[in-house]
Amino acid sequence: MRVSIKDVAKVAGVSHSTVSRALAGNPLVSERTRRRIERHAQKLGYTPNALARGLVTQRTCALGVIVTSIADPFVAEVVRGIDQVAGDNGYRVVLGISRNDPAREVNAVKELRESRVDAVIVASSRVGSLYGPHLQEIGVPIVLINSQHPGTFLHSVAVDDMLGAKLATQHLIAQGHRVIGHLRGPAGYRATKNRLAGYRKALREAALPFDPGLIQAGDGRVEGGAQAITFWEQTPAPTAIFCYNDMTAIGALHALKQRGIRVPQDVSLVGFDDIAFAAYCDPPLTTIRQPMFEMGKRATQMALTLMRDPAIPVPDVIIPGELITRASSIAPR
Amino acid sequence: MRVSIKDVAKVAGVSHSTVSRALAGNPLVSERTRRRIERHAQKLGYTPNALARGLVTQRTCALGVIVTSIADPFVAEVVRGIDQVAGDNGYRVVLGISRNDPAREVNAVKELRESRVDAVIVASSRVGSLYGPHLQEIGVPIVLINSQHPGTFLHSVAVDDMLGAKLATQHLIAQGHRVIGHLRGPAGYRATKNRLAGYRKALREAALPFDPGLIQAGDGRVEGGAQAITFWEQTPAPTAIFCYNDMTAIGALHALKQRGIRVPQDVSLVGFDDIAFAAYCDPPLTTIRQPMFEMGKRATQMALTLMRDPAIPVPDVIIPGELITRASSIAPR
DNA sequence: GGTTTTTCTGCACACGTTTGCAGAAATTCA
DNA sequence: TGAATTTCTGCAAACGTGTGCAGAAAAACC
Repeated sequence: MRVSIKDVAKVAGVSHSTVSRALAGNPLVSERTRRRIERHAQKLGYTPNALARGLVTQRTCALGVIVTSIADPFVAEVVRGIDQVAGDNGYRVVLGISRNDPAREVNAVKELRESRVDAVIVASSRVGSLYGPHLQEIGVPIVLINSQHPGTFLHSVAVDDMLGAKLATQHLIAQGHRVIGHLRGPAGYRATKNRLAGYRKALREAALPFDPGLIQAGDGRVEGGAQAITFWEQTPAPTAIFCYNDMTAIGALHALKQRGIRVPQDVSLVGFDDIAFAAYCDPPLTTIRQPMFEMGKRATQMALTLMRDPAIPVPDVIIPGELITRASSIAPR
Repeated sequence: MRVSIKDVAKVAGVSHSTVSRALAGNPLVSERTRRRIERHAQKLGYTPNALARGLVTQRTCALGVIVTSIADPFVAEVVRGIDQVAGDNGYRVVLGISRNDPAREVNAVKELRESRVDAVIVASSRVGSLYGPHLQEIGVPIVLINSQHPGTFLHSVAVDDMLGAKLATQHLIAQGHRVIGHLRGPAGYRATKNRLAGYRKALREAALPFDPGLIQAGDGRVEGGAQAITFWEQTPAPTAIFCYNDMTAIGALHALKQRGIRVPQDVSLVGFDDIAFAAYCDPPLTTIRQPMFEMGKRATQMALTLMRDPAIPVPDVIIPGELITRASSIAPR
């Protein structure tokens, strides 16, 4: 038995329109009756119905968020940033988890469309790059985080992968390494491509040769680190490895230890992201810091601006990564 | 310019009711016209409006989820389980992050109430224990994860903290330890209290004395691990420590290393939760495994059952934790 | 062909809000 | 006291959908 605006109207002895106006703080209704109505609403335990409101106002105050996996610490931190800004501005967060599963991906988009969210933030690179046109049809502002956008109707906040990868590789070069491997990310991702490109660029600028044999494929997760092992069955073996991300690096670190290979004495390691656990690894992980929380916030602010006026030109944001030097890449002397 | 059911009706030359029925697969409408309507709907790019539907059906197919912090790997894993079952059953997930901030907590509850979610899952122990009556007013089924419930109208899925803590402590005793410390969790939490109780129980049953000086306060996060240091300024110093959770244990591990104290040679360490990173610590962390993903799933299934029939008696679920033995508590010989 | 049955479709109301517009009540002014 | 103004309130339509009920169209039967 839900209490509606009409029930409040009845006990307060006014029409339901007056109640609506009173609770909205509309100056058309007198101070005295407003107080009275508020008292009655309180007593009845009235809660406005967001569905009905959204239906007539054509705004839901809801923000759709599509992510690959919430268990990924990178993603979780981004969502935290999104929620912060969204919450501060009176927006709800509707979460869609895609799991890199095509069926889930289209379903997530469909659900957000049906619930008429006011904007969508996508932190799932696959969805971003595969469903561009599909997303456009939603007809609300869309902000992508760390994924390429095929059209001009999408907006994005992204870290400069190429620069970050270059910084990481240059750091290893500066430490005296000449044979540097790269554990790359999952195929088909923009980030995988660009981080590889940054790695190559650093090599080129340092006049070091590029050896495709030194590139191994990971999956962006800890398990992918196991791949690192194959590095040692070839010559020359790398003395340093730049990993696609921290998860990969942590996996690699683990596998190396099991083989009795010491980090950083035998091989140096650099990750990407700076997730919370990077600092607590043993040895602590050198990495390229992405301001994940900040990126979530920026994306949401962008979405808010676009919702106010979709026509306003909002430039894409590219954030440089920052090298965080820790023990995994500094050989003790 | 949104396309509604009426627009489809117009081009298909039928009434909007027929369209509604056709798209719902209602057998009242003939196969032939259904196909025709579906074709037109498709062509116009029609997407049903969940708001309008929810308004009339009094069901939103949305599930409210309140969590403390999404950046906590424990919580993230629970949410993953929730989303899995919710998604499989056609439910959306609306996320509310409370951050242990009273203002946010009441706001999260208010938002979910306004959006008329069909059920609420609370994975934020503070909200669970503080806002019992407040939650009840929402008038939908509520399932708490790992938090005590003050009334009978709430349901819960929880791990057996006391048993888990006992298992952990007994394991340390079995390893020959006689002076065992405990790094407890944040004050006021049910889990903190029960894990401490389990620890004491194990000591009692082994006829070991309980020394309050061996209890130190953490905050449930990595930073709290720094507290462990104070242990060594007293005698007798513990040779093993049971930590409130893995995050705390990781912090402790880090602090110990910085002081040159070796794990497990000098001191053994046991955590609680078995978050993904526990296995990748150095040394890998012995811990009590909570099936977080599974717990999220169970809670959601429970919510689904309650939504079908709130009167049906659904017993609370208590899951035993499982001891996962790793290197952090096994002294090498 | 008329009657009964079956199959399908449309009307109209409901869900809980917001909001333009008209008009009632209260106030001010002459 | 009556007219003009100001302040407030209610009516009614709209948002997009679902659904009971009546009735039209088609099919089946005699």
